[in-house]
Amino acid sequence: MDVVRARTPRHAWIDVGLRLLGERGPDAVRVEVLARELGVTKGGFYGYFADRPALLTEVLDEWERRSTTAVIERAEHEGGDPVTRARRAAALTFADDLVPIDLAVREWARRDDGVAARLKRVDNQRMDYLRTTFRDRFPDPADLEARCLLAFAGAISSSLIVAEHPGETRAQVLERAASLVLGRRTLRP
Amino acid sequence: MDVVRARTPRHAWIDVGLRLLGERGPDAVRVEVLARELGVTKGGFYGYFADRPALLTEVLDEWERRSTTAVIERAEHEGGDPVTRARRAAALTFADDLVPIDLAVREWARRDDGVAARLKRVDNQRMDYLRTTFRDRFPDPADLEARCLLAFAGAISSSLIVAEHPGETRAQVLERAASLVLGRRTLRP
DNA sequence: GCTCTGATGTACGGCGCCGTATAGTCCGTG
DNA sequence: CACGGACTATACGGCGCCGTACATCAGAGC
Repeated sequence: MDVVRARTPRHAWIDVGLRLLGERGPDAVRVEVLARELGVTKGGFYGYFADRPALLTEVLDEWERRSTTAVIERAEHEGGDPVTRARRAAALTFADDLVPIDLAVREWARRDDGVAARLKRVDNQRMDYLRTTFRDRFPDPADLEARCLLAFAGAISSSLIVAEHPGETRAQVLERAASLVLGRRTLRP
Repeated sequence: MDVVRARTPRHAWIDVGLRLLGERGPDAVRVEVLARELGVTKGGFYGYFADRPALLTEVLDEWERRSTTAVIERAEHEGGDPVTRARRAAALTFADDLVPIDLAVREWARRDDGVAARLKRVDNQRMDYLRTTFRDRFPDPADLEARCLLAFAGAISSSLIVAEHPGETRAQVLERAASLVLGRRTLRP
């Protein structure tokens, strides 16, 4: 049978790799470090993975799956109208455990073409989701595109920009920004 | 005298450190790598710097200076009205050579409190500049804050988000986003 | 030209990590 | 209970980097 009898199954290595990637970046995902984190020596590692790059590939696979397939499945599963589902997708996408990994991958992509290609796939899928959601709210395609990019940018940057807002919390500013970008308003010059 | 007779003066190490930081992240700023880049052995390095952390500190000092003092000085130097000067400051801030370093520092700040504190200083200064520039255009403070954050977020994220825009270039989308966020418009619900 | 001084080259020990080889351990199965 | 296969521990050689100690070199000033 395929019953997992291993003390440290394959996915355990990937899970810890994912966590380390988010916390300390790709350079910190090292075999012996993972082993220590798992309370094990690296003995078993090379039974599952050919080498360190092979692990990194699978870590990225898992990130891509969690960021796309898994999110959409869970978002669609509970039903609701499109906006409700998209809202759920956004909440899942920017869940606390995924954001650090997302940022690490984004930085990694700057210097690795393979990672950049993956990120492009994921970002395209996310933008598609945004477009679909707000298409009827903003019928002009160029306007829609700008608003979706701004929404995406705001969501990502809220974890990156560390500036303070005198007299307000970041959440308040973000709420106002969201209604600016996605609120149903008619602009009159 | 203080005449620089050195083949590889102090600032050369810092410059290469800055470049490597932007290209490959803080982990890649290693003494022997810098030496190779400079066509020199690490012999002279330890005459200037106590150790690797000391170099990293000075690299960050230099980044902070270039990102704040130097930008503002150059932006103010050529005069013009406030908006013109702010526009120049933005162009200098997001100059091609500074953006990669900015992104690397932003990622670094996620796992190093000292770096995070520096970044907060820099980001606060940038947001102040934005607020000052657009204060008369958007008199409501909360509205102003949201728009400045969005502008900042858009500028940063344009280097981070790799999604494609069917039928448009990124520049076109950004232009439209900018006029959405900073265009002089009156919102009527 | 000589000397003195600071910059650079060279050599070393140490450390953390990679990937391999090999031996040991556990556990379901017959 | 012995077997076998999967998992794990241990030991090893290699590499790249750190920081130190010391040798060497090149130019400034005499």
